[in-house]
Amino acid sequence: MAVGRPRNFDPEKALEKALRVFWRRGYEGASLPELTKAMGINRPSMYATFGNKEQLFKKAVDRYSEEPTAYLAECLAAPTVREVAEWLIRGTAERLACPKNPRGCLILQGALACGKESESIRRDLVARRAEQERAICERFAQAKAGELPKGVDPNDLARYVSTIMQGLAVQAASGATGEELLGIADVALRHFP
Amino acid sequence: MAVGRPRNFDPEKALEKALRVFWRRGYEGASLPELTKAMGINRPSMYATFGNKEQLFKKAVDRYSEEPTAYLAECLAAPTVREVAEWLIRGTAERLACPKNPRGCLILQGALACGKESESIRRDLVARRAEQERAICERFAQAKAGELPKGVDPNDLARYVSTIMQGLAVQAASGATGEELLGIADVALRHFP
DNA sequence: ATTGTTCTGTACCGGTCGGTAAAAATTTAT
DNA sequence: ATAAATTTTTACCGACCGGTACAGAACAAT
Repeated sequence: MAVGRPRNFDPEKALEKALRVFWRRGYEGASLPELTKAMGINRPSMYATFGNKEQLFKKAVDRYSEEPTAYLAECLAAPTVREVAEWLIRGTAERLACPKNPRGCLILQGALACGKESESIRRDLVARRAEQERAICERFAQAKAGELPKGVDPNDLARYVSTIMQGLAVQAASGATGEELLGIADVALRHFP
Repeated sequence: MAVGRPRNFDPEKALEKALRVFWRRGYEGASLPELTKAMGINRPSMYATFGNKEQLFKKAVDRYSEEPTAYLAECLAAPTVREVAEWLIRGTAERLACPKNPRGCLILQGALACGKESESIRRDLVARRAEQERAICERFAQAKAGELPKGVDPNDLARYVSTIMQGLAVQAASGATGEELLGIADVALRHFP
């Protein structure tokens, strides 16, 4: 078995390169020439390996999501709402500050607004953001009595934390430094319930 | 004077229509056919009146910015930091909730990430966001002694408020309802210094 | 009515988009 | 050596992109 000419590139490495192009450019802003050049392969190899641009993007998003998803789960396991929020917000700022990565968050800037042909991509990303938010909502709903100030709906609080995380991603995409991001996170946490 | 065939459309109305297309689609996602169709004119009329797509976008952004800019100034005139933040955050949530408008914020989703040909557009929007943030920084720096909890840098606090406003815009673009937006704003303000 | 001027409508430009057909190249199996 | 399988390479496809040339239509001035 395994007959035929062997491919002379590593699909994992190629996907990683594509991921970083999508990260900087967004789905629509990343052209096939730019993608394949970064991947170090030509177009038919990309199509044979990944299907098409849309599937390549989804695989890139899946790969991108692995780490944040795992980190989210880790955060949600913290014992108190306060600590969950601390880990989520500070961790987000730290990750967004990492100088090795493109600025911002792929799930956000991959397709925040886009042409009608890419609407399905946009909706997919919206759903991924919603799923993350839902997980936080669920965790906060299980808070022990007295952990939250009364009068605060756990869903509102979860959405508030989500909002800060997304705001931080916008700040990062706009060129905020790591110091600034951490400063924002500190302010947010200093005044957290 | 004013000789020649009169144009049979209102440039202000046409710009308004284009604005709303850019708002939903972003700069790159808005195609000339979609723009001109919404504007009710054909391409040469658009070019004669507005220059080209990039200038049309900038004029749309200028128009879009008028109201938020005026509102920002109004907010900054509030007597205390606390009130400034209240007006900014609650006002942002209210405006984002307005059902007559497309979801989200043009200055943000016009070009959060984009192809290299549109980098100048992206940078222009980044600069506009920075300018807004700078104005809040300046206002907070003039806070009276004791107005801010000690240990809180007014710049960090201003960036925090900006972050919430941008996070709210992301939430709106993702389909959050007006109730949800206001709930987030309430949580943010309940725990504000 | 003719002329000059400005706008509208159509039809087109070169360039790029995402996607693919087909041949050359490189491997394993016989 | 030859054949079968798979990848790479080149060259191309139709569609759409932003932008424009040009002719015809609608006005004011003469």
